[in-house]
Amino acid sequence: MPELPEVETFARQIKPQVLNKKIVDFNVFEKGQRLIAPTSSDEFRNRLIGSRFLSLNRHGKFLILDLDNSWQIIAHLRMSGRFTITKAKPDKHVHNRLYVKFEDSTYLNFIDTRRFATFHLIADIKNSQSLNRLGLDALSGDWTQIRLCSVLQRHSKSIYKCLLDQSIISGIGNIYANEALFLSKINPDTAAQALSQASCARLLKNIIYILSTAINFKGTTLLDNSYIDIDGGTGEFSKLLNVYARANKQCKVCGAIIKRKKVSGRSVFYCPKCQH
DNA sequence: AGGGGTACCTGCGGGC
DNA sequence: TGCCCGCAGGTACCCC
Repeated sequence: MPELPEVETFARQIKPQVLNKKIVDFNVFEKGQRLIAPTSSDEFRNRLIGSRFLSLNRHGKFLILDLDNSWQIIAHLRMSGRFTITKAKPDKHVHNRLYVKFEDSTYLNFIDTRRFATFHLIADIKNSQSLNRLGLDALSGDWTQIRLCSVLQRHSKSIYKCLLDQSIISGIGNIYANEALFLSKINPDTAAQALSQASCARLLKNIIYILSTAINFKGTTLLDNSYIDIDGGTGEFSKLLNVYARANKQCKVCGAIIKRKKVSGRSVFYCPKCQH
């Protein structure tokens, strides 16, 4: 589920509820043990209880929480991770994986149906392999048309695969890759290095447009409701989707039938006429 | 380098 | 109704 806009929405909603408050309790439920591996829940408790989160940042789809004792938590929500804030201790049942309790008796809860998410506790962010291999964040102000072109010049693989490659540009997932390519009128199979300057320029403009618009709409919630923000709200960008999950429906621009195909195990949606 | 496949999990919806 | 199959927003790892 969560791509950059959904992770950013969580970050914005959580920040005012958790920063600079003393942590008074922390617990991992039985089925959440792998979530925090290789660190034990005892070590997590030792580092967290009595400490405070000083800042919360996002890089790509990662959340980075800085503690006042110089330790950090690097979280990735993967397919189904999400947060809630409650005034009562969360129930043990269903998909609750862990919680952090603050001095004002609010609880930050982490829920993850599919159990792919990871919370890494590390002493020095420079040693985080997962962060070190990330490319520039898709919404970083440092992206320019020239920069994107020169990065893509180095790759013979398809532009679709490049957009999903977090080491090239970080934060874009399957939904927004499909949507950005549609708006840019680029066929997903096009070799990255074959893109013209004009195509690169359109692509960069549309990536920024799609992601920032999706943030304004609090992300995309699909039919299965697996993404819900901390207030229980749904992401309304779903209404603006042009191609994702619209196989066999009419293109909103030209009326052609939207196609779906598999590329290394993932569904790609595109309009055969607009993205010839 | 890039292509393809699998694995990690759980739940849902479609088809028979 | 009930079961089996395919599918899902992500990423790491393997072999060719």
